[in-house]
Amino acid sequence: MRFTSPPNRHHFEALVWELVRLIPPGKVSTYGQVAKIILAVLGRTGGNDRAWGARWVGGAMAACPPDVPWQRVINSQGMISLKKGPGYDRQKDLLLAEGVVFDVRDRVDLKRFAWEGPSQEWLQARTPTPGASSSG
DNA sequence: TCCTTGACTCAGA
DNA sequence: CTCTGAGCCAAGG
Repeated sequence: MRFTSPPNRHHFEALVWELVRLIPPGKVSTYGQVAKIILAVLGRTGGNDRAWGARWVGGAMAACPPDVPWQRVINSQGMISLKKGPGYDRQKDLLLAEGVVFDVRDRVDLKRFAWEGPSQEWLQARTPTPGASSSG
């Protein structure tokens, strides 16, 4: 199930998976964070796109290949967005195995475990804009 | 065909 | 901080 369809669904999902693969063990990112980055790469930095993009990321995660560390993507509140059940426990267990700590409210401290994001090189390599100017 | 259900986030009280 | 509402599309019974 997925809400709406991103501008370039295949490209979008491919970028999402590629980006998520960059998240190191013990770190987590959020749907909004991933969405923001991907949308920026796609040239869509609109307001609603961010919120909707998050759902698109969720949709992409729902169909991600096995080599994607989907567990490292959680919601903006630092909580597992999956419904309580095997999937939820699975994600939590995977994150716990990586050293991610959960609060008594099952929340992850994003201040501590949030992924800083991809390298500038990665972004520049994906961004269609030439970005001629360069600064130290 | 109609109704319910989804891997979300921001803003207001 | 916690709870609630809006945004808007597609699949299944």
